Amino acid sequence: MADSSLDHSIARAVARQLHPLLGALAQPPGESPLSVGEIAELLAPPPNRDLGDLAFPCFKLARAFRKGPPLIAKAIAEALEPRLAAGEAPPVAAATPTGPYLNLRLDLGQAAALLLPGAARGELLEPGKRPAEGDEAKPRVMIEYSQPNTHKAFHVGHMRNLCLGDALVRLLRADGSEVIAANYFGDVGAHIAKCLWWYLDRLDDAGRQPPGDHRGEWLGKIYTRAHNQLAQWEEEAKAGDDGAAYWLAEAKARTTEILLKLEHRDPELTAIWEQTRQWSLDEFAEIYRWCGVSFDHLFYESEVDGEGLRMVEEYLERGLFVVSEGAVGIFNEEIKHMPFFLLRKGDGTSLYSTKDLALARLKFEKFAIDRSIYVVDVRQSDHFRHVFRTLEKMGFPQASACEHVGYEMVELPEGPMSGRKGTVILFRALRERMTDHVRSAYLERFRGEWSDEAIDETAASVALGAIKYGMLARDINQKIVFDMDAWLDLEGNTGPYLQYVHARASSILRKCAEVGKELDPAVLLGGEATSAATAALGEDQERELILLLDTLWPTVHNAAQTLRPSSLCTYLYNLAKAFNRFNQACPVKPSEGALLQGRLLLVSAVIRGLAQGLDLLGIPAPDRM
RNA sequence: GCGUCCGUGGCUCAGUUGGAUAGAGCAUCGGGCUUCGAACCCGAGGGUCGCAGGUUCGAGUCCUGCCGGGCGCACCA
Repeated sequence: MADSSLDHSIARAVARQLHPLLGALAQPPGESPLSVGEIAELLAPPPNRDLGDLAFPCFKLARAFRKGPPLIAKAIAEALEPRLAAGEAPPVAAATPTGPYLNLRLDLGQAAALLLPGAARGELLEPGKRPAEGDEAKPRVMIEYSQPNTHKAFHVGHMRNLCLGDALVRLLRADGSEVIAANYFGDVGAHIAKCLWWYLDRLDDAGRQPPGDHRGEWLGKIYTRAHNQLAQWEEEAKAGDDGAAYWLAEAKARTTEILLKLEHRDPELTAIWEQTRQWSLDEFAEIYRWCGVSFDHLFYESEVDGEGLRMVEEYLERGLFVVSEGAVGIFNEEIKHMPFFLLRKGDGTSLYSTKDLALARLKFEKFAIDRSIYVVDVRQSDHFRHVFRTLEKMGFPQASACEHVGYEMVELPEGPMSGRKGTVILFRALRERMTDHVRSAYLERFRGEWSDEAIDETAASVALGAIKYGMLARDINQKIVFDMDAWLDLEGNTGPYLQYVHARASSILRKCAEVGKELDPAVLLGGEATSAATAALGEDQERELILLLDTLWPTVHNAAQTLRPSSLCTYLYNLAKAFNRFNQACPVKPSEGALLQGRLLLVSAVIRGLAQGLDLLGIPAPDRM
């Protein structure tokens, strides 16, 4: 159990006041039908702040109390009354039954004194200092995400996966899991053969000379050219063009040859594969660095390819897998609309699915994970249902701990993006346009005042914030229509709005410090100095901010449990908005004495809460911008 | 056809897992910088939550059926 002295939660403090009353009022009296944690979860702000600060809905108590919710609300209010009159139910100051709700008015100073010192010390999300931290062993979970193909370009669609996966890694760690962040590169397959065919056969020595940087992107363009040419020939051949049919057949024979040579580790071709593959990997690494994303383990399709085929062979012999039309697969009749799952092609080569079996076993056995999360776009839902079902039938108990987080696609206004068709916006284009825009529209005015490096660094942080927030703020089952101009508009509900609040709040502390107004360290200790400071807080905007800060941890916990970073985005946006209202109405620097200390404490708490929340989304929080 | 997701102000989306009078951003109109930073704040207009039933004290939320749209349906990854 957590040490209650480290429990900063206002809602839990209120719940502790209600808890014994619920036991006493139950019919017959006895144990409270709801735990402190359950009561705290039910407490929510009423629709109208005139009604109170927190409302306790009594519906769930109807059975245990053997009466209707309105009577229950009334009964709890009456039982609480003597203690309220004596001032013995902090932080509750008043309780008013309103229909089925018990509306609670808090002593804001007492409530703030509970929450703010810990919040300002940055402890709201610290393991062991959070409410309801249990003793159970940390689950070991692997999150696999990003998974780009080498020899192809990295575009804005890939960015949604990266942002989502990274945020989940951070959220689950904050929520108490031991997380292994994993990537899985697609470094084998037909796309490689197409790319190398063009690279080797269609380019001269000069054309094969890669540029100094962004070689992965350059390679991706070669792949696109190869793909487009093949698609064109295919179309022309269908229309009866014999020349095109000839060239298509030639090219197909060549890509098959390349594929086979690679499979048999032909020395010359393998060397070229390794070099070109590295160009892509280098480019990805540079992107990950810019995005502040890091992985604990890197998987490659090339390392599970052969093992997957061996597993298919083994389970074919055991009779679990069957031959169908020359290919090998399994019947998962539970998946009624498409029961057959193909695991090996008719020509004996492997598929995406083949490798997924070997990859899963590698994860289970080498990493001893309790839970396995796959972040892959929603089109793969059926694929993963089959993979997990197949693993279960193969006898892997961990199959039940596998989850697919399927997110919707990023599209362009004119329709779906297609890497193959080349109708994509490369991530680098977005990054550069965003960074330039941030610099020229907002940061140029600091030129001379700040160093050039500071301006560049801040521009990158804000650009990253805009991109990541844009990718994360939407629920995963909503598609994102990517419109460059709309993304460059950084006002309203955007990443920079949140970052701006952090910067302005930080600026308030700096400006106050310049005139000798600093937070008294004693105010952070939770004693009398704290009470004196928080007792001075009472404006509506302060009240709103404090109550909102109290829900940071429950929001993070919920976002982690449901694997939905978007809910944290919404919360942080509301927190930032509440701060802006406070900032408009409650000047800090002109304040004096206890009010100054109270507001400095509140501002410090917001800074920490915002910075920590943004960090869980992988978004930097600059001190100035 | 089967499966799956989506449908909420003009546009883009939230909606605390079934709770009180459905909220934001953008856009439009109006107001606020001589005071800690205007990437901001305040106000106004704009909604039968796709349609029809059902479940119950109570439905944007759950169930059924329609309508409209996206995506997936074996030798690509």
